[in-house]
Amino acid sequence: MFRTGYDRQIMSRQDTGTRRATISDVAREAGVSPSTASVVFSGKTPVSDATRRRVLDAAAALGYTGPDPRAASLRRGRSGIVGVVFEEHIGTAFLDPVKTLMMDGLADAVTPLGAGLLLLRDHEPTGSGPSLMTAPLDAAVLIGCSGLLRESLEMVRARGIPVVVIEGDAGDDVPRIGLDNREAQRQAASHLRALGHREVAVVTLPARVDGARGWLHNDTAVNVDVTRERLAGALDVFPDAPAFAAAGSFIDEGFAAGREIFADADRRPTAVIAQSDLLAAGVIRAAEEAGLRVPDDVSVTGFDGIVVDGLAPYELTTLVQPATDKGRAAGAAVAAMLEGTPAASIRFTCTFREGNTTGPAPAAA
Amino acid sequence: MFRTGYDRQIMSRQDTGTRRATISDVAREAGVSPSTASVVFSGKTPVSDATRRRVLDAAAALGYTGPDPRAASLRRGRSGIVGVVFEEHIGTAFLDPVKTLMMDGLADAVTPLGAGLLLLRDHEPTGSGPSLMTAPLDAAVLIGCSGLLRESLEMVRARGIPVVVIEGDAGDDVPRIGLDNREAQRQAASHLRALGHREVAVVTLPARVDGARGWLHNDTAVNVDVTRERLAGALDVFPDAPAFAAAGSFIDEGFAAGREIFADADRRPTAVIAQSDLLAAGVIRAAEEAGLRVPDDVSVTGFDGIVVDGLAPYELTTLVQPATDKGRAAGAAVAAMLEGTPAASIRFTCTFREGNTTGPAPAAA
DNA sequence: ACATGCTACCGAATCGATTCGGTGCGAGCC
DNA sequence: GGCTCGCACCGAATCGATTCGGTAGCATGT
Repeated sequence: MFRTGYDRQIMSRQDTGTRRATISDVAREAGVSPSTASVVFSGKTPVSDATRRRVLDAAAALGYTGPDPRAASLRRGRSGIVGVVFEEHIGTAFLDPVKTLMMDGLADAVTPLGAGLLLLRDHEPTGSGPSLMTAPLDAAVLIGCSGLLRESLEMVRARGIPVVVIEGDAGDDVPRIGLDNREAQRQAASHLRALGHREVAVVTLPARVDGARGWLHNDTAVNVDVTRERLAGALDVFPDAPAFAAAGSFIDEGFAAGREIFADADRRPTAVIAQSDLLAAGVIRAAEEAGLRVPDDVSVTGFDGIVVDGLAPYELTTLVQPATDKGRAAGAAVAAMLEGTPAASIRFTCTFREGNTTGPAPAAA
Repeated sequence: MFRTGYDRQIMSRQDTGTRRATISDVAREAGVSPSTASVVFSGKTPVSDATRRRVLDAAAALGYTGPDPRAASLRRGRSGIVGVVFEEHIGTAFLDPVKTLMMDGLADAVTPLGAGLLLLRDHEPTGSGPSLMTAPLDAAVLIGCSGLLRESLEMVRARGIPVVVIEGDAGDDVPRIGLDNREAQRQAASHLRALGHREVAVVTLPARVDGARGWLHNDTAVNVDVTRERLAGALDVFPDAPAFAAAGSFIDEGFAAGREIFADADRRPTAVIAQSDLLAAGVIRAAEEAGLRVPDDVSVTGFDGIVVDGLAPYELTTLVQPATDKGRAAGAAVAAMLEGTPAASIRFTCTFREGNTTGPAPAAA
């Protein structure tokens, strides 16, 4: 049976049977005007102590717990909600420590705005779910930006909602939070080259959003920005390095890739450039399985600079990316745009960190 | 300088300088009443095709992108937002694969409601941030329930907002989604006992929310429900088993605990009951480091039944908990309460899964 | 031809709070 | 004493959409 919202309100107040008190009720009870009662709660205007007390008491007497956020948000034109849009299924997004850190920074940055984070995924099958279109958003942050998202994006921007993109391209006038992926990866590659390595293999992140595992050939299109940029950085130094794409950023994927790479004992590389720390951890494990010592027989570099749970005593040679700062910057950009100031794109730089997983190339056999 | 919301709207429409079109504008343009225009978008009432087209065309002409969610939510009394409250810092919450899975199930379950998930943490330092009190929530789901939360909780319930708790106790009339922690853990312990193990150690989850690492003594208060229940299950079978509390559910924590447990070669247990799979993975690694083979020299059981990235080729003997289902059930409970039906508490059961990390107790030395 | 039923649409009240231009009043100043 | 100033508070418009009772118009049945 269908129930109106009004009915439900009555039902849910079991004690009195009356509907919930509004700020007008409180005002009446306190003998002041609704506007005065309002400012007592919002604090936007000074109120005498005596009046404040009367209002607060009245509120307590009526069981009024504060202004209804819905009504407030309508009037103020702000909902205090920032949408975070993921390309992938929400559960899998948080498997990535980098995204987790970003969320952390983002949460930090929007909290002072009085805003919260609403989780959204781009593909809405039923059409009934919440989406960029139907959610009461003040702003949106996109993590990556697949093609499917582009169209919704246009509508959101038409609605006048500020949008920021992290690690992705959403068009020229959308502020972007990025990384110097190519330069950073080149740095790691140079490090290996300086150590004497000449035979190097690359383990990449997925080449396409739903990418399968496998060797990348020259004709394979790499659709994911991050993957392409980091790969380019590696190829800048080792133009002929073979590249094996993982199906995701997981230790197990790195392990599988490593097995493949170390399979042929005759053509083993002396170093592996992995595009993420998790992949690197898997590669190291594969190396151990193949009887290779790290870094004596084979060097491995990662990317991200996260703490890989369970990798001790290894400390990855890796590129530390300021993941939390990226999230924080996105939050700051959102804040700026909410103020009316147009936000600029930002490009963060990674810092190279040498661990104990890289060493001089072994003497040629 | 301070800007009103109205000003901002004007500013952000650079093209016309006029404020955004409302549904009344669209109705006027289309020559119909606002109510008719409204139903064209909501679909709540049948509309003739001709009218629909006129309204849609008018909307397109005016650049109207659909009803303002804020206004809609005020009128309907629903915002389409379900708050998810974590005890811990949001970034760390997602490090736990179980929570991640739960979020997945929860997202699944609330999507058909047309609702989204708003991330909240309980402790609001500034007081300015969004909170249970100020966010436009239709319902709230608490993950765990520390004491600090209890007071906010009362206010939320006073506001008539449905609340569900996962793995925690929030009072008798708050529906609870739980697990048969004690019985399940007892099952694992019995399994070990049947295999002949007599010297068994337990590695527990944190004993308190901010718990430190260390041996649990009889006088140590265990405040975390999950930890206490699982420990009780283990002690049901091995009353004298020593217990070492980890500081979190991580492989590295399990590793540290394992080192401690295997330190004294004379008093090594033949089996370790870990309260999570991640801890178990760490214990296994510590065992390997100590030169012990799993399961020949020492058996290890986990809890959760998640995929531990990088643990291959081991397959944990563990208790598989329906994490996704828990989230889904929470969503269902929320849905029920939103309908006005009181939701019942649910207790899920774990299923025992034997892997290759447990085996017969080694012959006594 | 009249009662009946149905479709498609309209009007007006309503959701609950915020905001801003005013107003009354008491204090301070010359 | 008249005048200004500031404080505390009030009134009324407003935010934008939804909803539900009501009605005009038309077709159907007998």
